[in-house]
Amino acid sequence: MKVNRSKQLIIARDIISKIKYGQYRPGTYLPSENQLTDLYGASRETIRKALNELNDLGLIQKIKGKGSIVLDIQRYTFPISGITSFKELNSSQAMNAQTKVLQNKPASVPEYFLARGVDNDQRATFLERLRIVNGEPSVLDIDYLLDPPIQKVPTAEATNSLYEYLEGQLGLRISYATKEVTVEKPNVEQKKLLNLTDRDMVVAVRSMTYLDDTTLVQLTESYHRPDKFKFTDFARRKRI
Amino acid sequence: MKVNRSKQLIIARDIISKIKYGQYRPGTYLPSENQLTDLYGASRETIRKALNELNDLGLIQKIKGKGSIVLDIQRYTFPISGITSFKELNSSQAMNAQTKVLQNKPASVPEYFLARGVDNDQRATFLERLRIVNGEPSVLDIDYLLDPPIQKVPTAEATNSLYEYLEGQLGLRISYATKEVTVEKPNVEQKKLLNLTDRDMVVAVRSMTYLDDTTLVQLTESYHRPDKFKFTDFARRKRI
DNA sequence: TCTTACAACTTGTATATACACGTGTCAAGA
DNA sequence: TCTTGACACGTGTATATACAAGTTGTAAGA
Repeated sequence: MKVNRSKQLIIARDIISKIKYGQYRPGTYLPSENQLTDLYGASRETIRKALNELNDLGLIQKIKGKGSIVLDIQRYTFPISGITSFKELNSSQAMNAQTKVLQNKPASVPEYFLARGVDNDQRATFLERLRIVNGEPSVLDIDYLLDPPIQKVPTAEATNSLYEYLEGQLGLRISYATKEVTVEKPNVEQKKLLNLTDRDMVVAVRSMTYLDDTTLVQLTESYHRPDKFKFTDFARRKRI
Repeated sequence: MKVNRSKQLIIARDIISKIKYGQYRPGTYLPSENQLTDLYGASRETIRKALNELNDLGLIQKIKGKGSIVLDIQRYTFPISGITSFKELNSSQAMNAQTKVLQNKPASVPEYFLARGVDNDQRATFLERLRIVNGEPSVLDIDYLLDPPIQKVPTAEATNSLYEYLEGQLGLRISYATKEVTVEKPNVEQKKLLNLTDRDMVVAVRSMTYLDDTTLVQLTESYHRPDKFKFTDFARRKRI
């Protein structure tokens, strides 16, 4: 897979790791842009692009006339915002999670997505996985991988990391997704698999994932146990 | 209030309105960066900064070697991602919503936020508002406006638009917020105000809002009727 | 016919320069 | 003592230039 080795990303990653490991502490200012220019041997514009990346991520706050403050933010929950695979999430947070593949076979696309512009006779791989966190079933993931460009998914890869397979093995460049979150009454299967009672609801996250070239590749329905569901978000106020 | 009249924002807004009004249609390419450079009489870097803004918002997809495609995305629901006031949301979507101010008085900060670093004897204005959409109570908003910098909130302003008051009248520059979403059992007050039954749950959105200079100004607990709750999100895959 | 190479376009990255503008300090002056 | 203004230093915006690299069409060549 192609890796971005641009200077601005190398610098961004370096500053992030220095924040992560305490070299730059929350509440303190980073070195000024001109100092960073010398530090990294890059132009100020390149430094600024790296810092804007951190600003967007909510790691720093840029203040005109003063400098860039390191913010004190840690998020340890399921990211609805952002596209992160369960595998990446798991390894970045020591969640002690495991994945059980329940189904993996060709199938057609369900109603919800047909109503949103997906073609009626679109071929797809139906993938049903149960995420078990600390011994408790917490999330039921139902994926439809579209063919083309995905012919099939080896169950071993589905157990390990679907995104690693798509990006690494198939060379697909996953770029963006739209997501919709609602709270619903669970159906029989969801109740059984997630150990829900009659009084419980289920949190449904439905998403459509696209490649670099705007090709639709993945449809997902994610059902979360409401008591296990919690996510945090960082947002900047936009005045466009 | 200071308005940003930078060239790159003017250009971004202009292209957005051209997308909105169909001059640039979903699935088609925008003019190339060089053409836009001529069109707006700006340098290519300035054009690129405007386009990157649209890219982040999910309005276009930039493709190296080809151009920028207009994406087909519309979101008409409650934005958890992003900081948008209810008033802005209402006017941008013709929601037919009204706001009822239930309480507006000095108070102390509740447990949840104390546990997250807010000072114990922090003074605050307690503001409780019910949002009624199409005649149905849908959201219960509970705000704590911190003093300083907010001494009090006129109830007229709380009914109209809190953010207009904070940004316009008080000149505060709201910059970013952290949010946390969970699904909970409602308490007695929430049940009564939102017309919930014993079987219902409530969606809780708790957020902390900060100014440009990282000053904490607003704590919010937002309780949504689960059947009225629905939000959509656009996310780009980040590999940092 | 098929393949290769090139040209012409596109966006991506990096640099140097200039000035605007917000913030804080400090000394001169009323 | 208080205010003002100059200055240093910070980030914000805009420009011009250069080259890297992805995409596509076309013409040359086997």
